[in-house]
Amino acid sequence: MARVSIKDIAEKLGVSSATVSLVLNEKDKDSRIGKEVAEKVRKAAIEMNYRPNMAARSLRTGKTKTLGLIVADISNPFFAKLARHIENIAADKGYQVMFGSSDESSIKFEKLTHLFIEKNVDGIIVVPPQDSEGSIMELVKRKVPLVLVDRGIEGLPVSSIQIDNVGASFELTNILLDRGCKRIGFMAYNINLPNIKKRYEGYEKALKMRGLPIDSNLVCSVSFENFEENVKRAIKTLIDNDIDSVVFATNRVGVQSLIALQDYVDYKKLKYVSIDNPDEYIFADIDITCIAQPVKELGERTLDILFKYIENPKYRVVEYVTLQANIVIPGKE
Amino acid sequence: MARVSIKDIAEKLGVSSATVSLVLNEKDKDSRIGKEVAEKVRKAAIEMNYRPNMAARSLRTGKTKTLGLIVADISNPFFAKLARHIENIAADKGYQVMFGSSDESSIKFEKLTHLFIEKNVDGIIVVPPQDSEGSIMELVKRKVPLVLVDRGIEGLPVSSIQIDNVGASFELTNILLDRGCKRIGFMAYNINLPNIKKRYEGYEKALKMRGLPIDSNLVCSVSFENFEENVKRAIKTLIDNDIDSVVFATNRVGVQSLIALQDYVDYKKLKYVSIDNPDEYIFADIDITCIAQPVKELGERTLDILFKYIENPKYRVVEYVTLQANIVIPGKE
DNA sequence: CTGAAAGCGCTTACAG
DNA sequence: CTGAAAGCGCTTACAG
Repeated sequence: MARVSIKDIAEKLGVSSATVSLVLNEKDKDSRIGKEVAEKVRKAAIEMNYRPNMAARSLRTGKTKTLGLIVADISNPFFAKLARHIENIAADKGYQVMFGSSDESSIKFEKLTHLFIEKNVDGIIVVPPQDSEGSIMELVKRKVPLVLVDRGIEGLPVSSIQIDNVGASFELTNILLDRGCKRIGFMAYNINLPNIKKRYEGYEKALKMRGLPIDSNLVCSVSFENFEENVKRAIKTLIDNDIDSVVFATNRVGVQSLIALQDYVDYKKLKYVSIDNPDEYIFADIDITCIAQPVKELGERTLDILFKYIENPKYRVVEYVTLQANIVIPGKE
Repeated sequence: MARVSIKDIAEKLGVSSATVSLVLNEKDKDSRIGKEVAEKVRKAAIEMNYRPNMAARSLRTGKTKTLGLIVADISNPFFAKLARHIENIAADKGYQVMFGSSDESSIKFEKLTHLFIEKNVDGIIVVPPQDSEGSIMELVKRKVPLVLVDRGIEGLPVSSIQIDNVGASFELTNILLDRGCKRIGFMAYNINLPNIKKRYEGYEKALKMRGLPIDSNLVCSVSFENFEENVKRAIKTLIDNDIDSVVFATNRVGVQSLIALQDYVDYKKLKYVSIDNPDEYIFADIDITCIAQPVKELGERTLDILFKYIENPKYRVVEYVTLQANIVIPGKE
């Protein structure tokens, strides 16, 4: 038996397909369709195991009840958690999520945005890689509801949600300075990414306020490709330059750095701070203080704004939301 | 300007929409459309920034170029990695992935399958929770291409890919036994899940082969809800029962157990084995040996089979694929 | 070589 | 209170 359509139900019951559609979409109150007819329709739909065909509905209504999500890499626990929260909130509103990973490539990113347009997603959530302004502006021109998360891009008329990146790394760096550290390494990937850049700014600001120089040997910007290798090399540079402490700009950088650091006998004598607090730190047995990103809230605020756009196509207010993030010490609540 | 359609291009160029469609779908070779016309069409499509409307195409062709993926929880790193590999392979074939987390609930699972049917996904990949046989059989009846991953369900006519779960935990348990362990705890969640059940069987088999009794106090089956709490309690039971070693049945169980174990001074004197090797183990500074699941291969084999079904609707061969998994020691390549 | 037309399964004004 | 009909944007036999 082929798939059951509204027409099949209508024919079986001897009513019009309009009636069936109205009942199944619970619009029968308005048009006051007979209670008995409505009941008959509902019963038949269940018996015949009817499932609406969203392709047809979408073609007609222009809505898909689907959101698109582009992260850098869904297998990065930070993004996976974000995706999970977004999934939950979207599901509560009757939406499903389609995801894609950009691997920080603007080419892949653009492809994903095109696919999402073709699949008529009702809104898009995006962690923008470097050089993605063009693709983002295309979405803006097409009036696709859009919110950036984790990284806003200044100057673009697009809403974004992120933590206070400057503040977070400023605070963390100050913790090290207060404890007497003088040679503080900064480990990050691609320092050109808007959020990483801000994290660098916070580090720089803290050093400057104490009148300390920025030693460029202590600032490592590691590319996304050949990540392990590059981290290893960067860590060697830092050790060779006699650091007493390190700022990790992200979870992934932190974990990979610690793996690399295990090759050095005295790495546990250094002091560490990190933006993000992956579970790995709980076990690392090092002196580390973290900023925990409010991932759930990031997801909530993102969808709050996105749904405002989706539900009211005329709504055009652009918000640049900055959330405060909290200091935590891994393993000690 | 509203979205550009094939008709818009056709009108602008003074050709029929059939011609435009044929050219844009590269079916112009067959029908031998004039080279100049084809070129004109292609140029206009680019100029006008045309994007096909997949809802319309899907309605017509019945294909969406979208796959559905249901895992237990996308924020679990094992599933996130699996999702990532599936995303990559699917993208190479021109497919995108829609995901959902079941939280091990058969209700949520069923809802997700219904949504996927409504959205006309071309195929579904599923990590089935307990009591999901009914929903799965509905998919089978609807002839939706379907593959189970991580956990096959015996008796169902559905292809599945998983590691040799019995073998993996048998091997791991033997490692402990060979090293003189006598009181081996088994930490798992829901032992009724097909894969966990097999992991338990491997543990049981190893003990029996040495003539050792199964002490039910040492076998912990922890539910998915209130996970942290339950793990804490289970670990206390194990410690109270004087274990000398533990088998962790999954990454999540392992990590959460180790967090709980940190409350006990001597936990580093125990010996551990685990199915899965999360990064956390690298830092835990304990005696642990793992089975690393070949996640990438799991993804590949899953899609190999799924695409056979998708590409040939008459193909009905059911495969039950078991992959071998390898022993690794975290942090030591 | 190309066009006119049907039809995928819905929703929704419109008519009665 | 309900039905007939149009139309969303495609693809694809069919006709010429």
